[in-house]
Amino acid sequence: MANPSNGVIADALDELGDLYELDGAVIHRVLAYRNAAKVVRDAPTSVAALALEGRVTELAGIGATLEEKIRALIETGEIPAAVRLRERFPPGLLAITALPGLGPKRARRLFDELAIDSPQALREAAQAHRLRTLRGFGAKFEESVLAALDAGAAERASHRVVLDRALAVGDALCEALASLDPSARVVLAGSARRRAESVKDLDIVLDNPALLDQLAGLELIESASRTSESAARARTHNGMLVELRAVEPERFGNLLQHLTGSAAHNAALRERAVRAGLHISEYGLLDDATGASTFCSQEAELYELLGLPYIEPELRENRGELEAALAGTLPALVALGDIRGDLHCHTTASDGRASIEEMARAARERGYEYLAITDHSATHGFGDDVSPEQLLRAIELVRAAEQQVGGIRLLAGSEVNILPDGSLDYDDELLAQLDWVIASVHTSFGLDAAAMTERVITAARHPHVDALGHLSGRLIERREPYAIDTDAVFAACAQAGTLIEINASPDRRDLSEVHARAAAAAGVAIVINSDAHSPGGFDVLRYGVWTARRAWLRAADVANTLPWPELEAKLKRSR
DNA sequence: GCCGTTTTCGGCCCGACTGTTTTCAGTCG
Repeated sequence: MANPSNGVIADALDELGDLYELDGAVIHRVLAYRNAAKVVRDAPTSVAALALEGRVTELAGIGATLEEKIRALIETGEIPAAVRLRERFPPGLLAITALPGLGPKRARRLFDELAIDSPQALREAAQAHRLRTLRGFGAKFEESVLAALDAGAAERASHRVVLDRALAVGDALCEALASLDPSARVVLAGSARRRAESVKDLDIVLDNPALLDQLAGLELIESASRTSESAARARTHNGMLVELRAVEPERFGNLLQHLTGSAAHNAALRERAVRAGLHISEYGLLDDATGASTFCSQEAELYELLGLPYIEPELRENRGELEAALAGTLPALVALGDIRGDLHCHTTASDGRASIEEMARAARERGYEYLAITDHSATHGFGDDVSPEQLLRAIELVRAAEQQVGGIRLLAGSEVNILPDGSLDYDDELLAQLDWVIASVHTSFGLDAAAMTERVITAARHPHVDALGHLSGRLIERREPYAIDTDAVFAACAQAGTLIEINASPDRRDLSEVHARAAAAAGVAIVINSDAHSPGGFDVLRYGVWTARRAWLRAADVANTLPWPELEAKLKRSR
């Protein structure tokens, strides 16, 4: 049997944590499982492989006990403790804990004392007013439970919004608020500020509480209410929830840091601070020695007080950034302005909406030095295919467009399909005439991991393939990645000198941040590409740069921060 | 269950809110 992926192992540890919590384990034991699940999910290489080498305890938060459980999962497909606990606690009980206000402790009491083991049983008990017979439960609880069940809270998985949709609303809202008081500071915090792949809600920090009363008058807002002297909650017309907090200017940095998170980063930061006799909260930095609190108008001041350099929001995921900050080894992250060219875009020759010239002018206006035209290849289908004859003609058209547009180097390229057997759909003689070839999987997503890995590695080793496109095939919040051994692909690419793309489309961001970090660590050069299908499509490049930053990449890790001649010299075709 | 420039055992981040209680446990972010 193939090794379980990091995601599968992480899910198993999360489930076991939930089961232990229902079982009444001390909370720190439960948290140890949740922490381990996160560590595994974020791990850049195969945790199963690490466990089989006996090295899994090298991961912070995984000790002998968790090692044993992970090994059992790899070797038998099950963790014995989970099997045992699943028999005691029915799945419906876990579904109940998804209801607001119902955690493991209270759910367990309902199960023990009223034999409630499903949302349906809970509904019947609430309707019959049996819940209020329990000490600590009352009429209001029965009401809120029924309301939550009617709203479908038990069935509905938490709905997350992909970052581009979230920023469209969040940035516009901040702009609208700032326009009401141009002297105010209004900053979008939370996972949107950390540029995560998707967000649950929006958090906004501002330094003028009067603005909270003007929310309801904004065009974007459907409804708004004040939740306290310094806070408000709102819902936008497209259904996003927004939490707003106002704070005095001298404490703006404290609150912004708190609300930017992540929860794991903040928890780790506070734990370190406690050892130095300091207590961090959204209200200030309390020093045990003096009993006095210090306020920070800027986030950087807070990190400085903790003896740390400023940590970029994209790094705040507790993936080693605190250790690196202490050691002075935080990377200088790649920035949008470092990117000199885009190596993946489409024109009307395939499924794009603009001509070569229009795309070239748009790229030149963005300040790019070069642009690769990479329309889909011969087997693409949907009427978007480019026949070998058309591709030969396209090379001439690209050369002519370069002359006509001027001021930008145009590369004649192709986004070539990787067929199920790993072969490409143009012959080598034709591929050899191109300046740049990117190879992607667009069909047969259902292959098993071994076949898919073999397929992609075959393409990566092809002498005319410069880079792999959107490696996992995922669509964020919509389509799971297909099964593939990414570690094996990275090793093959590093060995063959094949680059791998971070496709910047906000729905893809593929490589993911975890995979991009692993690829770079394996010695693979990364390119960040827009996959633009129109001139406006170049705008999405920032999402790719954010993924690269969340992957700890520096400009030196990203090949298209180089001028084209230097990049070209590094390609295997130049060897 | 993990972990250690106070510790190999005894700790393990911070605060608000809620409903139910007369002082707080559980839940949430």
